[in-house]
Amino acid sequence: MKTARVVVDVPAMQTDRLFDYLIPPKWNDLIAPGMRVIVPFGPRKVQGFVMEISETTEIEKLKEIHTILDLTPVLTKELLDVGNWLTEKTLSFKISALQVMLPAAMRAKYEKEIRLTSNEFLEKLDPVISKWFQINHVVPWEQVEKSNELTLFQKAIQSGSLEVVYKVKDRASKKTVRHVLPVLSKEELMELLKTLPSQAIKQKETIEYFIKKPDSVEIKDLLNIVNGTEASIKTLIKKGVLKQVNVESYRDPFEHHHFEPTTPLPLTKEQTKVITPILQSIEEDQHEVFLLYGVTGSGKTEVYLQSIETVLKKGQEAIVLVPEISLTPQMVKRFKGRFGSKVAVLHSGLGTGEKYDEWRKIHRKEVSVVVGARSAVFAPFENVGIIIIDEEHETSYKQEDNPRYHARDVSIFRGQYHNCPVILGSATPTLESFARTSKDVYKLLTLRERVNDRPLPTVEIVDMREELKGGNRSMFSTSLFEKLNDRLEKKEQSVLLLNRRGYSSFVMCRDCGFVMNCPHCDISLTYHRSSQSLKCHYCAHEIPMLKTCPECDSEHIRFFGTGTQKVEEELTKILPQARVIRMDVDTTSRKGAHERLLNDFGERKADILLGTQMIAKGLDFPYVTLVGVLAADTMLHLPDFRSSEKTFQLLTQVSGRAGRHELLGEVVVQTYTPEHYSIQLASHHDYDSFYQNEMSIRRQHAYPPYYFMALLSISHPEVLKVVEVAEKITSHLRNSLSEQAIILGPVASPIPRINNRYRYQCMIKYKQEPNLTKLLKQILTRYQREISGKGLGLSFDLNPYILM
DNA sequence: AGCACGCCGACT
DNA sequence: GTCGGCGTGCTC
Repeated sequence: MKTARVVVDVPAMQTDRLFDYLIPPKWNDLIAPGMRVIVPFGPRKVQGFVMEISETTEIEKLKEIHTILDLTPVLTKELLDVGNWLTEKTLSFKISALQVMLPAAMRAKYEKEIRLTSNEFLEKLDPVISKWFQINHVVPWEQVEKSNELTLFQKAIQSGSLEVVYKVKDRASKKTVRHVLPVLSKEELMELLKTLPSQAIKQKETIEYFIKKPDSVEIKDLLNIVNGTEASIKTLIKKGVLKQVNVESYRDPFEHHHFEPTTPLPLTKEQTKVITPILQSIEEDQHEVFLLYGVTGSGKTEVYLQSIETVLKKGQEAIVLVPEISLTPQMVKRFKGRFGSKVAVLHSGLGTGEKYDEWRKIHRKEVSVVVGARSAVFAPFENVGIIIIDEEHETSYKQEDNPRYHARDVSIFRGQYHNCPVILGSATPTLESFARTSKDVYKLLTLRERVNDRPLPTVEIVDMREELKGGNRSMFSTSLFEKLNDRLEKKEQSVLLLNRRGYSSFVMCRDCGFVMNCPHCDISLTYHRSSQSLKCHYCAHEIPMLKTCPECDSEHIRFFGTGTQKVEEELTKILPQARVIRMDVDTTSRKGAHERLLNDFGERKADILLGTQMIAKGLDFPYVTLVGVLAADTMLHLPDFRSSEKTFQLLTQVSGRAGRHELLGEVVVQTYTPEHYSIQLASHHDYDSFYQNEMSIRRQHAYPPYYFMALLSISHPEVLKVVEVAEKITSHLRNSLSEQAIILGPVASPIPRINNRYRYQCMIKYKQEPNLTKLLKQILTRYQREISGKGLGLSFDLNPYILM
């Protein structure tokens, strides 16, 4: 008897294994690994993934598979392997590793209902609940739960009058458009034309259309052609002349976009040198990881495009990862312009349905290039010829919840599987990647020159302490103000970056120093101007803005920190004639708002673009000649060993936004710590020195890339319990790991409480611990009971990016 | 995660 | 004597 081994959609430690199910004989030839199924699991039904088909089983009382959800596997053999590997690497549940590879629309939705078993029982029911079933014989469980008659329902269920129904719903909805087509032949239509009453003009026109073109046509288009209304078509359908059919179609997120076709540009000498080994690796089906280190404006994208072209010519497919690409419509334009409809785009700005549609295009091989954010690395191609990660240093490639994977690692895994090259591109590579080139694990390819020989912009560092001493208390230094003014006069554009990370606008009393904290999380509340309220960024707790200080009743309670709104206000004060576009969460939350703002700026409808991090990436506007960084060092002081690296990357990236075309660019960096090496070296565009400097610091403090890291987080509603468990685990680790491993902690997390749960953490730095995953799994098993029952939280992040 | 089963305290 | 609390263990 054929059985299927299934991973069920129950993310818990005890169910994190395969369950065997009988395959009903009618599906014997249909079923295959990688398909989604619905299976009975205990009293309910759940979604699951078929991992293997087997002829044998050790289980005696097998249940049958209830439904097959797919006709072709949604996960290829390779992706199932990727899933297993992810499970192992990130210590996540199998089900989570599988689900993360598919668009959200394919995840099941569960519904529980109470149903009247049969009409005859309606009278037997207690009158209190029988009225529930008078009209509808089915009632959603949520309503039952809310009612106060739970016991009555229970009794009715026991007696058999009512039953519990478990439903598994696919939320994937395929968009359909309505088409009509003629049922009659051409001759019959012509005959009909004669018999129509003379006032039925629209019907006549419609029939004439079909005589000329007897194919199915979208109703919307037909109405446009005959300039009619649906009424005429409805009558024709009623008369049996036409037939309506619903045709499956794709939602097209780029429906109203036109992409100018582009052709390959001639490569510079340097670009040619760089692309040669890549092409060779493609031709020879050799897996290799290349680090393409190229200064901003050195033409990395053209190298990508031409490499992809070679891959497509070979009949293979390409995956391109870009950071959060809704932010860089310009990037999409370049790919769509070169490869047209062969490109699918997967980015966070798309709705669930749109993502599902793009995914299906990939799955059906209707496209051969996918451009997308992190999760696009799981594109279900089967003949991948190249994987490209642009802006390799971006932290958004690391997923921060389970499974905590890094897209770079997945890319390399898939690259090995497909024997194809993986390209990591960046102007500021991570130290990890750059270090690997010196060990020859990755091949280094360098682009030192900018394409049109534009010099890199000059960078001026302004010491804001001096400005303050000189009596300038505004957030604009004299120099920046003068330069902004100068650009206004010259009708050139400026970009202002407010680095807000680690710089929230908290509320403080100026008289007693009281800071308003979240009552559930030990973190200050953030002021939101639009809603006049204070919000917690961790648990969404919200209170109205305070009028007086709760401690001392003073009215001098104000928010501190600088928001983009505040900068905008001050900007309009000092430069009233300037037209400013502000880009932050508030102005870009609406769909498409981001792109519209950028378009406006590109069309020079504004002089100054003011924004947060989101404007640092990939923007390319010819008239931008000035970039101002308002506070360069705000993230330098975060409790994160990568803060210098992040600062250097950010400054280098924004500097690259100025003077990309004919006009020369200039950058002003305002800071309170001008002497810091990451600011100094970024201002000289000196990555190499930064690398050397930072590496020696990393070595001194035993940080990556010299050591691997693992972060264990322990949380519980009671402090004492957290401390107890944290200490036990830490000492267990100290006893079990090798002498070389450095185990720090346990200490309270930088945010010691979130949602009324106290948080402790323990950090492991290690070089080689082959037993680490095994050990961590043991720890999980040991505390399993307390995790599922007693509110204990344990999470492990191997190679963490956020240390809070 | 859900859900059933089962073993002890406060009620008709 | 029963209803119902939630601890324990299972789901192919």
